[in-house]
Amino acid sequence: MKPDQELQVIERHLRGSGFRWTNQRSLIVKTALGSHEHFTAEQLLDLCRVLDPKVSRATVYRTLAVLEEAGFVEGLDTGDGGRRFEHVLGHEHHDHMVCTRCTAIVEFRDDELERRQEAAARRQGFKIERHSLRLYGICKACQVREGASR
Amino acid sequence: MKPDQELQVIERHLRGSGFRWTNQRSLIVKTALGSHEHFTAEQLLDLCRVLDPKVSRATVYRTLAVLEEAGFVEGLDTGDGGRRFEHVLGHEHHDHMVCTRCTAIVEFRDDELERRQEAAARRQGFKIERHSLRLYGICKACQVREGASR
DNA sequence: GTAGGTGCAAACCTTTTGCAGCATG
DNA sequence: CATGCTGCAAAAGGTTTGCACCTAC
Repeated sequence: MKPDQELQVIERHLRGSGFRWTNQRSLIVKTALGSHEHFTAEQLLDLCRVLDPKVSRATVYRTLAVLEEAGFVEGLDTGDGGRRFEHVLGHEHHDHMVCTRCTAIVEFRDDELERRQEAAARRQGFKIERHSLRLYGICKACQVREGASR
Repeated sequence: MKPDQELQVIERHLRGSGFRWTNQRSLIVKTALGSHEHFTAEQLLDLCRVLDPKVSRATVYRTLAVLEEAGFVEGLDTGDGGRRFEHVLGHEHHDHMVCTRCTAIVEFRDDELERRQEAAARRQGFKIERHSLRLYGICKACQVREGASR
């Protein structure tokens, strides 16, 4: 899906859910869609402020909450108290490997993994709303880098 | 493994790694081992203060960091910015289902799940240090409760 | 004796909130 | 023109840090 199509989908959905489509929301959503995969709220704020220096931090957070609630954006804990976000439209679900050296994030996907999670939940009578699988470790590049520098 | 055995293992390990074994550390570790599975830093602090009201918050955090680093304790993001800890000694690795209604935590384990994660990492040349799989949703009890109240 | 550890309070960082004014539908 | 949204600044919540004193080794 192309960025402006995604934008329209989101606009339509939010309008349809009784939200107003403001300049700020449009800017924030556009920026989120256009920014590289995983961004913090603060980074998104900075990006937005390039185009409109008056956008407030609060509005970015509030918009991210709306987008997350609506399922257009997904937040993931970085383990250090912060979160990174990524937009979801047009992306298949995937899990993440997080490099503890350079904080690079590698995405991966394994259908069998998904199925087994569902099966495990079913066994416990647990109803999954969302899930988060993260592998923390050292990415290939950092392994090479560390190997070379020794 | 019994609590005092675990305690000794930890004491030995920390001493062996050049750490000092202080009254505070002993108290904090003992309390962590004895407390129910998943506790926040603040809860641990409160528990410790029952026995010694002067223990400081900073020391609890610093000790948790040492224990986590050494692999005796594992922290997991609760998704709302906070973390819960659990001690690991004598427990097999397991994953978690977190109830978004009552915050209950259900543990589960699936060996095939673990194997497939390792396989996925291998494919990317990623070296896993630790990993975290959480399913967020509604636990059985809350489903019953919600079903009943409607 | 000397690292390393502790307690306290202040600092930090990310996120949320109260409120008065503004803009959208 | 009513309600929802925004910006600002202050508050909140969880965690870390600087510093002077203390204590295990």
